[in-house]
Amino acid sequence: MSSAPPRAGVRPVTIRDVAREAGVSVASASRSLNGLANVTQTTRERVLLAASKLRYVPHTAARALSTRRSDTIGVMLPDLHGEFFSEIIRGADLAARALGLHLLVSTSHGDAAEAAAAMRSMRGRVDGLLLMSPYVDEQALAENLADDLPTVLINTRVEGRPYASFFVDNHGGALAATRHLASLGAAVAHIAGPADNYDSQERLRGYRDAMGGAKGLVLQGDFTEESGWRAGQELARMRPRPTAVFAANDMMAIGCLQALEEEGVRVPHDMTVAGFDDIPVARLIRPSLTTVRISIAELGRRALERLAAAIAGEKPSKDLLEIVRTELVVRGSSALSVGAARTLAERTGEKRQ
Amino acid sequence: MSSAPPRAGVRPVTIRDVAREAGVSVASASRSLNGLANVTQTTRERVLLAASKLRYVPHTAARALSTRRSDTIGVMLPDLHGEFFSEIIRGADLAARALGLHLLVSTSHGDAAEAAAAMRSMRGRVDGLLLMSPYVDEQALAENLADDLPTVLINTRVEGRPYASFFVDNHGGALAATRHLASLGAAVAHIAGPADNYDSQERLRGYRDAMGGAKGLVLQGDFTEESGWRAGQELARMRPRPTAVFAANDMMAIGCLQALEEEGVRVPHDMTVAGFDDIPVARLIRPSLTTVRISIAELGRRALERLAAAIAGEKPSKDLLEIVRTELVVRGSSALSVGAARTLAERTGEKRQ
DNA sequence: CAGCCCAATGAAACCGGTTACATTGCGCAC
DNA sequence: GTGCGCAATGTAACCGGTTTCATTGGGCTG
Repeated sequence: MSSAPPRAGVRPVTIRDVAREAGVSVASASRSLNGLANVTQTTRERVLLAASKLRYVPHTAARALSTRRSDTIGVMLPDLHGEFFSEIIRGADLAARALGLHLLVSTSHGDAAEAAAAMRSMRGRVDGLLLMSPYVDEQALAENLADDLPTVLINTRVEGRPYASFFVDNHGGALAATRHLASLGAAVAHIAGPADNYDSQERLRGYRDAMGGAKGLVLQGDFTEESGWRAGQELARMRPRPTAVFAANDMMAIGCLQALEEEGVRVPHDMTVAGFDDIPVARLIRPSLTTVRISIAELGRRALERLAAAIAGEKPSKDLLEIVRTELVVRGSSALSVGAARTLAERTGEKRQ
Repeated sequence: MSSAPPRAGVRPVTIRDVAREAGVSVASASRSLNGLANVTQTTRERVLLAASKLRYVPHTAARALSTRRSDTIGVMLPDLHGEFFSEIIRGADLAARALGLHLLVSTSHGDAAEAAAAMRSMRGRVDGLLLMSPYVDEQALAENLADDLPTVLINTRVEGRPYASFFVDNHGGALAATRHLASLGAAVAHIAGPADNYDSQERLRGYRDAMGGAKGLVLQGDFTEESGWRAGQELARMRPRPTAVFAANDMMAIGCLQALEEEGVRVPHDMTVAGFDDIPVARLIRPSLTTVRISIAELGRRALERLAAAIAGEKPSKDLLEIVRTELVVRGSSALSVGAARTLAERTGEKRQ
């Protein structure tokens, strides 16, 4: 039993130090620490004792190098702004910690080239990739997907090799929302999102399909509150004025509501309004917003679990493509009868700050 | 010039493959790829050509092992729920990508033991740690802070060795908010956050100091909307009723507003309300919420930059402790005169979904 | 008691980079 | 023409784990 002091901070403690302290070989030390079967109880105990005595912590990079596993998942999002993306991360984190995995987050704010560089720099750093990039112009980065890196896509179209993908049922949700508004009265207008965004396109398609023969009216927006406000201004001044509007996301619907209020158009009396996403704000504003709910955190969780299964080598039992269902949530902005009482159940959640 | 095909997917391309392809040694290949000075222009070009031809991507774990640098920052938060934490991450990510660093996010949901394990598992994975844990019972994890790992704390008290820390000026903000409400009328009550939370304690202290001699009235909350709602119910039924209430965070203020509305107490006419944090929802609800603004994303950014400097070995020029200033934002919930017109400037921001 | 089998153990190779140190070779001064 | 200095290059050690494969030794059978 050596009596060499730990000398913390001078030289990091390695597995060889532990082995020496325990009086065994590094192989036995490694086996003991990793819980492999072929070591005696006594050996294991001595190694564990030595490890805790020296405050040994394995060096992750070294382990990753020899095992070719990092126990880390890369999460690549277009942005971190807004409630949508933070919810995705939250769901993914939930699943990751349950599986003992770490999360490396990365954004592809800039151009496709930057995104490609970010993806390349993930080699050897992550075991798999969760990728979301609804903008078509970023799709080029698919070429940089290493073909040996398990990947799961969220709302991202990639031509060529089929990846496991999760798609929100944008079309179905938009269909339901538009039909709901149409069933209450008549002329439904639409505030669309960016033209080069896949989600936008699908929601627009759902709107068009719900309108059937009717022509409809589409105003161009860009998913920002301000663009919704401008659309609201425009709508308020039209003659004849549409009696309902379906916005391609909640932030635009909120901007629109504000413009309508400013212009003296009463909601839901003069015009009904619906959005898409059901971000937490939707139920807090007045009138509360009718919208299409996506369980975003659950989407993140499911996608990560699917990825973990792929990494473990499981063949996907289900289809490669999974559709995430949506749900219409009717609230004050389209409730012509009741005042849409907010239930206590809705009030829970959102903790801290 | 060898003509061996890349054979992608079979065996990953290593730097030795690149060296062989370029007809140089691995040392020269490494030097060329890392932009070191001591290589000829021709050598560098041949290596770069070979690398792109073979689609070579360096293995991060291997590099990390030999350089003892991972170019990754660990970010440890108590939770990912809510706008506060997602904003911290956004700010940190902004700074990180500017510095070419990656972000490994981790939460310490559970008990201190779990948090400690999470921290240990970061050895060899990150170059530094951004740590936030306002709950005192998690403070025990400070013992698990590796003493060779650069660390920056956010709103976290740690006894013993002094770490670089960022503290939000909770006391000053609470003082300003309470004084503002008091200046409008009189009796200000307070809805406090969790008793074991450092932020709560400081905001309570600010409230008490603003009240000076006056006794005040403190209701216990836990930072959730629901606890704010319960406090609002209680307040509405008091005789005599306080004429103002300062909640320790925005979510509780929002719950309180809801309860007051239900009970027929008009805001700001019968009672004025203020919160803390200025989360994005605060300006969207009606009446819009008077609150104390913290630039959360900026806090994340500054903390990360400070950490990066510490990793680079820079001695902290300033104090180890930095105070993050707050700003009182007066809105409809305490505006007795004007209707608090929302400016267009306030409407920008929040993009996508 | 000899022989065999199998579990436990240890020595050393390996993962894929970086880098200290030795070596080569070129240009220039004398 | 020879010797010197220095830049470019190559060889091999190293980072800290895991894992293959050889070796040891104890328990059991015949």
